[in-house]
Amino acid sequence: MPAISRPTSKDVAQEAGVSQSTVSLVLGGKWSGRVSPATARSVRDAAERLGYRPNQAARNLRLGTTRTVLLMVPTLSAPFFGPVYTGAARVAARHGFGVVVSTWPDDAEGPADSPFGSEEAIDGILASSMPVDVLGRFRETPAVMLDSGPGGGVPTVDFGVADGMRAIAGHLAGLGHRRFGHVAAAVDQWTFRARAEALAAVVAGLPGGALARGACAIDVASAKDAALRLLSGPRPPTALVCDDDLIAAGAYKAARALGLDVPADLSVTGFDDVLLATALEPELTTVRLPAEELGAQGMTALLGLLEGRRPASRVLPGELVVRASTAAPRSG
Amino acid sequence: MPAISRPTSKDVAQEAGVSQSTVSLVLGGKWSGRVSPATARSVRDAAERLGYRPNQAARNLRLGTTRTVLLMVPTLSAPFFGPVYTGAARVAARHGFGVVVSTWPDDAEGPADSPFGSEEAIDGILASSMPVDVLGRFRETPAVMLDSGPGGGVPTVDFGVADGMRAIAGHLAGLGHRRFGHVAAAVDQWTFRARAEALAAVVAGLPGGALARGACAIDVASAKDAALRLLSGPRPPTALVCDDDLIAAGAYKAARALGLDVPADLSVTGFDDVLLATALEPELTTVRLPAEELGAQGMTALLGLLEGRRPASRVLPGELVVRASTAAPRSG
DNA sequence: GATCCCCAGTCATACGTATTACTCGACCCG
DNA sequence: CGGGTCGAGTAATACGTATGACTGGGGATC
Repeated sequence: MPAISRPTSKDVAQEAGVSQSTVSLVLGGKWSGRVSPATARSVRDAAERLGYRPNQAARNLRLGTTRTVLLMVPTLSAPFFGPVYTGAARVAARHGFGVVVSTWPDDAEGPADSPFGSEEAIDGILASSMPVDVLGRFRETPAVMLDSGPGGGVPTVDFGVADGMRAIAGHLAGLGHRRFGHVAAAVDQWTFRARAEALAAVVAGLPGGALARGACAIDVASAKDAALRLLSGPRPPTALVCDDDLIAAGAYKAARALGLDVPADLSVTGFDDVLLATALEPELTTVRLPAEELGAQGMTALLGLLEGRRPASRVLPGELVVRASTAAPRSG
Repeated sequence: MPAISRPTSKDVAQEAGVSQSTVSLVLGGKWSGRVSPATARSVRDAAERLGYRPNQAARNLRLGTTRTVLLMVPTLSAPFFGPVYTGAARVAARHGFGVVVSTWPDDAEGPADSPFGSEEAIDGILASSMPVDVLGRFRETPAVMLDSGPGGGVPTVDFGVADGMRAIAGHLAGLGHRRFGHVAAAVDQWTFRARAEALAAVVAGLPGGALARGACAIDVASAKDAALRLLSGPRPPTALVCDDDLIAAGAYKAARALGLDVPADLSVTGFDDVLLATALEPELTTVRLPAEELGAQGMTALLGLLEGRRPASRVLPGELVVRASTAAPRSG
């Protein structure tokens, strides 16, 4: 029970000795030629004095818009999505929009479980790293998909993960590697399928190329197990290509457990370039994905969509970052 | 220009052949003894058929509540705050509340820069890791502070960081360490002041105890520099106590640069127990802070506050997690 | 001096919902 | 058979804002 209720535009009107309409005109900035500068000033003073803040609910109702956008991500606990939010929020704020986050893990059934139920006050949706079909339930709402691959009709912003993976594979091949192990994230997302396909294509085109695949969850322990399996065969790979920086950390642990030195005995690569990549020792060769830029570009596209434009889908290139975890294989 | 407008309760009323009031009564669940079951069913059917969703803005205006809470954190790019959000959102969803995130870095001047300007549609504020005085501007709004120390009158939920730090210091002292280096986060937050004071108190009470302090930003490179400075003195510390797991990663790098083995030549401890702690080699001895629980407890308190209760402030204990980065000092 | 126009505002209304106060018919009871 | 009661639903209203339609008065124009 909030005993104290905030002042309304009517209160401001009374304080300034004008009508509510005038207050609304002045504070809305639409008063050029309709209200005298003196009156405008006195209205603004009154508003200031009372600490007036327009009631958003009333404004939304009147305008039929909420100036709020929903950002849907699988989770905020993974280090990757924080920057996506940051980039999106920055662009949104510049246009007077707010951002609501909703996490929607793969295993949840739908909006009923998420805060989405109470979040219908939304102008558009920015969905990151989602299966395309989740948007089927929101056809009514303008949407842009991020990091989700070609979308069925909706504008998208994606990373050039295939190019990134080709860069990694090329880098390793150039160092002389031929036997690759792919420590692959067992997650049904477009980005991981694209990475796997690109790697397979490069290795297939390589004379004497061999590729083994070990699947794991995106956590250190699971990745370590998968890497151990890959490394314990008869002719083990000389390079482990990991789908993710965190997975690469697991590969490091596997190498250490087997007494292998990185990179002398085994090259390891990651993907994404999160903080972890430079915290590891040796520092990780990986592909930097501009996560913050993804959020920013996605929000730009969505705001364009809300204004009736039809934004073009975009692809943001990743950048190969060579650090200390890759070297020529020992046996030439 | 959304050409298609969503159906309203009036449309549902027409479809079902009743009045708008009846629709509202039925869908609001307040119809026991006021509407016949048959009519109620037909209303629900009509709503289903039209895909009716109540307009949140209108509802908010009418009820004077938004069922939305603002979570204010310094940044989402740090791995720590994702789980805080997750915990808060889980509890909120269970009560039909949504959560809006606003990042408010130390260096921003105020709400004008943040999405906050357009986010006045808020019932309460959950502010994490903030200087207490930022809430001065929102006295009107019910608030709970997280991880911010004793708050001036507002309910708080904090970690027992002092106890946590005492556990770390006690653990190291028990191993025989006497000369400590504190790699301290140069961030003006309550939690870091509390950590520093607790460590200093323990060392001061230790016969022959010595404590050197090196300040750094919360990133690997800066932490490495600070650790190097601490280790290059005449009688260097045998244990580095770091304010943060990420800082500990910097300490690892410093140790490696100097040819010191962790933990044989140098013990290192972290704080928080984020993912990184187990990704490092050797795995890090640290204090686990239940971040998700912080968000959950904070939200519980805030929702209580909104219902007129006066929730008690709480302290969540941290837990010492001993891993492989600490051992007895070499020179006994 | 009458007409027109424009400046500076105000009036009235609509947005979609929740809820209070009311109506109307049927049934029950004496 | 009349009055009371109850069940089932409706009419009316308020929440606070933004805006198109309107008004009144003071020049300017001829």
